[in-house]
Amino acid sequence: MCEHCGKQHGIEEMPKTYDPSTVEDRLYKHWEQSGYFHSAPNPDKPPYCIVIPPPNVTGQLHMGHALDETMQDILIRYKRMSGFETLWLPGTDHASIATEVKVVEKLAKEGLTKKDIGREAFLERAWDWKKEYGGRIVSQLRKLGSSCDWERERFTMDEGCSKAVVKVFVDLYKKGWIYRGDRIVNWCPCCKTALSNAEVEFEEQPSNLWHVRYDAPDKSYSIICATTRPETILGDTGIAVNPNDPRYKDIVGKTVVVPIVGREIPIVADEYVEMDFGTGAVKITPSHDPNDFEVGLRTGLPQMCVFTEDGHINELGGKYEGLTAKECRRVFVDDLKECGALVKTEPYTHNVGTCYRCHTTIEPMVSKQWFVEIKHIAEPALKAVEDGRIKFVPERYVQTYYNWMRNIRDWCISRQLWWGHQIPAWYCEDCGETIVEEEAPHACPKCGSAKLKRDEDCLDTWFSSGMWPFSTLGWPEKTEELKYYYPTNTLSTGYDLIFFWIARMIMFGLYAMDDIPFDTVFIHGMVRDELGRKMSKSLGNGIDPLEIIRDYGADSLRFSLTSGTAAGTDMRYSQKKVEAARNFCNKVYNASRFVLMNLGEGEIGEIDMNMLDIADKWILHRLNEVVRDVTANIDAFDLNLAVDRAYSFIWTEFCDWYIEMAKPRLYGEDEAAKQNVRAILVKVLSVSMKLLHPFMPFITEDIYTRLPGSDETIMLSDWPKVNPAFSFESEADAMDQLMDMVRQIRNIRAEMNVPPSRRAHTILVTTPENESLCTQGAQYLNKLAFASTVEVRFDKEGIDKKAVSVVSKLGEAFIPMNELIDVEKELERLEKERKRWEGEVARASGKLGNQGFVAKAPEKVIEEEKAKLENAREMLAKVEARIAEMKA
RNA sequence: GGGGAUGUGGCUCAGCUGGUUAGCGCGCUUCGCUCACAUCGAAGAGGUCGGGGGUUCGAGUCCCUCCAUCCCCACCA
Repeated sequence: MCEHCGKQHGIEEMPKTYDPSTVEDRLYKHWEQSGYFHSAPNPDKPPYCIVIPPPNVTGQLHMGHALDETMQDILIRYKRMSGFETLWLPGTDHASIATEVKVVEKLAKEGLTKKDIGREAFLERAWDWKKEYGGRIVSQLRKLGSSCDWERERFTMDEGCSKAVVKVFVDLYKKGWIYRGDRIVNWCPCCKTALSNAEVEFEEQPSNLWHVRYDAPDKSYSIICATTRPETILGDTGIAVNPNDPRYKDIVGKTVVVPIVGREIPIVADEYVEMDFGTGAVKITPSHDPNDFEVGLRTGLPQMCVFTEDGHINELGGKYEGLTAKECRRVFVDDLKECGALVKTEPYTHNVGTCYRCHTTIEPMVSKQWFVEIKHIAEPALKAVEDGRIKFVPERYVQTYYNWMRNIRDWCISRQLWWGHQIPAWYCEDCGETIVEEEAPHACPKCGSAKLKRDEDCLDTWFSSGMWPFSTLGWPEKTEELKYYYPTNTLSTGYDLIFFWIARMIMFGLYAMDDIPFDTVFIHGMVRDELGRKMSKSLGNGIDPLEIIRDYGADSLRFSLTSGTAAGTDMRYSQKKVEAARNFCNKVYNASRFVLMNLGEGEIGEIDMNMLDIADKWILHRLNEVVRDVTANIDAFDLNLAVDRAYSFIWTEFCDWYIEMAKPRLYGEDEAAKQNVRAILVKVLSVSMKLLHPFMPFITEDIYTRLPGSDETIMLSDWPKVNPAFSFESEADAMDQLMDMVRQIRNIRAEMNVPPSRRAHTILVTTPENESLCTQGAQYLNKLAFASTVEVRFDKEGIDKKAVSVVSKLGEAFIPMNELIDVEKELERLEKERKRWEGEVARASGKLGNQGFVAKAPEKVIEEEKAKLENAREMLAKVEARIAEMKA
């Protein structure tokens, strides 16, 4: 290791096998300490900014994060190298419910509850918890190589973010777009809080449809209702039928008696009831069903809440008081059966709403909550996507967004939790006035009383994360950062967060900043296990990214998450894929070792363009192409295509071909040629490392900084550009033909079982215009096609007609090895060749003979087809001639 | 009920705005430890792109339809 800069130079400390563990942590620390990740407003550069989807502060890194952060880091590193002032703003989310649940659990172990210790002590505990575990996820992000600006790390409950939350809440309230009222909400009896609609997940569960008879007080008539939740009968306050239903015409307005309970309730008419379903009569429980709630409002039925906040029957449930909903259902059904009110029980599968955090069955309940009147902020948010100011990648996800936004309902934002942003509302205990202010009021503005009580509840976590793109940049202060980086550019996340987060950020961004929060939403899928199942705790099939990093390195993990999967679709994690990535790292590493160990003593200067031979021109031309393609692919968010393109260039074109072609000169005597090949190797390797760097930051930095003439760090070096001087179209084509010849010779030798050690004299018969190509190619036939000597000629004079030969566009190669010749086998092979070219001639001439094709296809396509036909004919003629010679 | 996705060699998956001899990796077969790499190299076998119909000079790539699998939203008690 260099004692001046702490880095490794040249070939020093490079064992045969790449070991990421000796590189990754060291480089990350170096990057971070050097301030390479830091960004600040810079008027000389265009900004590029991504805000991280803040992981739960007490969470742990999982594959979903690994995928998401990798995508973002790729974009960030690419943009940073491409001349943008690039900020990746990291932080964590307080995750109200998730964290509170954990703290409550911990308390429970000590035999305590929230209420026992009170709000203040509870929050103290929660902050302690955050201090203890909050750093974990953040250090795990570093393991991945994420180039976040840690100097700007934020937390949704830090001072600035909290200020933003309070300001938006107060503003919205004063505008009248936030209201408080008794509404039916999704209540989680386990978390003991209300939830928004987005936080309810539906699960199909088998159950029953119970048909229950409600009799008239005098038993002169009765009505049967079907229900999936018989326990809610305790809260029934009416029966509804369709106003047009002839069956019930006569009894609308009359009453029936709730079985067991004995309460007399009215029969009402409401359009909501479908005559065709069940018995056409619905029991109405306004307090515990959203539809019933609406019916109740329309028909004036009273609400009657029979559940406690933790899901037990309350005092209104009479003898059932204290039972859970589930227990009550069983007992109640038994009782119904006993008293003869249960008419029928039929199996029935239906969707049950569950809490997205704990998967407890949701009980719809009426309670007093705060809501955002969503239409005011939803409309502009819908428009921003409709008019293209914000685009989704892949585009189809706009449908998901539209679907949600067009059917959006008012957003319940209050949570009966303590860990979060407490709602800035106070109630006057004397006159009942509600005061909503950013600062705590001292006295009631209406009656002057000082007896003010603050609302106990806190806000939905997503309320604060919805402000993340601007609260983290300093809003509501008018900061330089806000001015420079907002709107941010790309927002990357999984499709599961479109409703929770994306939609909220767009709404709040447009509301608070009057501008979009980002221009592109980059959506990726979920990481599944090898069998295609979702990774989950309950299945125990989760793969720990940190273990993969430990065993294979972060670069391998990143590569395997990026390669071979199109954006927006789910991907399967597989061990094989990581191994393949690891092997690629090793390949890159060894190619570099090769280059480094052949650098020699002298300085590596610029490439001498006058000394390039055909192989050099070929690789430089290909280099240009890969630069062009990788750049275009990243720009189009086709990260898989980009990385696969770089992969095949490095492995196949550079390692398998060019390095082999470089060896003759490298090991030769010509010093000037040697020096030039070295310069080319360094150039190609250096550019390759840059192209690969966004995807595999560590190994590329390690190699790059070892190369002569490199910058201090690859991550701040310039992204490669296509170099017009490296454009060698025709030479590259010729080289391809030469390579094709090499492949054919290898093929023949393999088929004839000739060992590589057995070298052979090779005669290249060509035309004068191809002479120099063939002469240059001779050394490669030597090296790659096991020739002992290569002779270039223009005639076949004196060549054994029965020699093994290959036919190519460049010419014919004869390998007169008598003992090799198996005329039958060779003829068989030539026949195969002939058929192939015959097929091609037939295909191409068929196409060109088609009037429609010639008339309508674009010029370029026709020209290409003509060239193909010409080539095929030429090859066919040569092969046929060879067959004739062999037979003669 | 509405919307979307997927179906390509044994396996996992790429194939952009229609024109490639249909690709990669794994696996398989046969060689090879030549001084970057056996976490390797060379050669090879193997798909006609879920079925059917259509548009087009031309379709894996567009349209229709059917089949299969999956996801999201809504939720009729």
